[in-house]
Amino acid sequence: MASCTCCSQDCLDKLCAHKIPVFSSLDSEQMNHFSSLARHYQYRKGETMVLEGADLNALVVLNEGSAKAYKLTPDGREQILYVFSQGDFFGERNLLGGRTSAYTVEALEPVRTCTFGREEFYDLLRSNPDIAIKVIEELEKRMERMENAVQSMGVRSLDSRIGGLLLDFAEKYGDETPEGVLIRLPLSREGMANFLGIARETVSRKLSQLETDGVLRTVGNKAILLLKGEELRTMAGKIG
Amino acid sequence: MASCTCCSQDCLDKLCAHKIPVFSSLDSEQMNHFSSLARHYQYRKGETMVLEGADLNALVVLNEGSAKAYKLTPDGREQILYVFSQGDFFGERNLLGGRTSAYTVEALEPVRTCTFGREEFYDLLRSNPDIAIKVIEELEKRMERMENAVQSMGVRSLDSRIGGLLLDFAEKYGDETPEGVLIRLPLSREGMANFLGIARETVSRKLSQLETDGVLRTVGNKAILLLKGEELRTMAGKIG
DNA sequence: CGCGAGCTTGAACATTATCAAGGCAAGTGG
DNA sequence: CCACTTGCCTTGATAATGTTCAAGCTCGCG
Repeated sequence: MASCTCCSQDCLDKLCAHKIPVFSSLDSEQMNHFSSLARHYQYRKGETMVLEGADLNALVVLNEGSAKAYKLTPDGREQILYVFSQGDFFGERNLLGGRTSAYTVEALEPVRTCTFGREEFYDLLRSNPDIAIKVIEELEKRMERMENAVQSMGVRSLDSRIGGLLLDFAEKYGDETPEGVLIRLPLSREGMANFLGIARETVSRKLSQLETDGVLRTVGNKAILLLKGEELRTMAGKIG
Repeated sequence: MASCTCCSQDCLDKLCAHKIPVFSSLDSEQMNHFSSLARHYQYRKGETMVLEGADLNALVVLNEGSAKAYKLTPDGREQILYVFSQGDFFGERNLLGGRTSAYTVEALEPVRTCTFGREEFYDLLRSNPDIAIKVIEELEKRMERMENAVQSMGVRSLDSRIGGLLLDFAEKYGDETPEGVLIRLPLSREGMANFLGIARETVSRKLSQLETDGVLRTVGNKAILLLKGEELRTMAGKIG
């Protein structure tokens, strides 16, 4: 591994463990020790990080960039399950259950990761019982998000589902501006369609309609300026 | 609590902990001790066991009967997330995360439960580190099922989704017979519709069509005889 | 500046929801 | 034991909604 010419890479390395809330109960020394065990990788946009069904045997933490996790549906589409970004992790299932990856993970932009092997992770869990509880709590959070996803996929009205997605994105990838919230979209139209389980064209149409209604303004293809968040919230929440 | 006139209630009590795979690493003495801490409840069909948003503060194990867990969607429908039956449990999220219940749980038939309070559960986790790992593994399993649910809700073809549901039921509630697999349906047509996120009438129509095609035979409203499981599997898996 | 991927839009088509009417079955009370 | 009633299920017709196929456009990249 090349030595770094500036601090940045070094800092990133150190941050590996810091970035995961699950490890927050470690003291500084433990954190540094654990971080030093990490291995580092990077991926180009579009590169596959893990393949559905593959053995993974590592806890993978996203240090930089974002990635989508998806399963292939029987009819050949890709159903996106998660959009991971900085600080998110995956692979714990494979470490603990010993099963293979349930989904493919693909970089949406250049990605840097830190990974921890099974041994390191197990040792950590055994020596720090609190971590196990933290992991459970984190999983429960994720589970709850998943339950919400199922709930919203069960909603008949697509408007409501698209609204919900945009609001989620606004929260995670939005910046306040004088005009409204500027959402830097992590997914293309096709990506959003594959997240929602609908056709690409339908996403286009719905967004056009929302723009006509003055709820938002598209800024190129990779950003959306949310003008009337409240209206979206109403649409996503109340109206069917 | 009334003393029991026969062994059955007593046996059920003892089984509380035995029935949860998560506790399988306990030795017999620990198991009995833990079981003795349980409190027992029973519910009539249709009775609400927990309300979405309520404080629960207990791990609830189904000892007998079945129940559905659902969230209300913004448009007023109920989206069923889980069908719990004997041996399944819920409420751990509330114990560990301290948050309120994410869903309503309602008995589908007469139900008996054992519940464990926060203190007992915490003590158990602390004194048996293995249990924590088992809990994590169990959650991961559940998570994977949830991911599959999202995947299948993303599938456009309803035939495939209904097929998938019937196959799941066949596995969990089916008995082999000379003619085929007899599925004792835990849910009404409306229940299945609320599970799949579609209209009640559509479930009827699809089932009728499958009966016409000779894939299955309805046996009253509460059972289905699966004649050509293979055909269903093909429909659910390959064809869009 | 030009090319190509990804996006938008249109029109025809397929599917499902919705509304409405009728049927079957289980449980109730005479 | 039978008629009644109630709840759930089925079936039909119609309308709404999304998909698909096809064409043209735009953005963003080299």
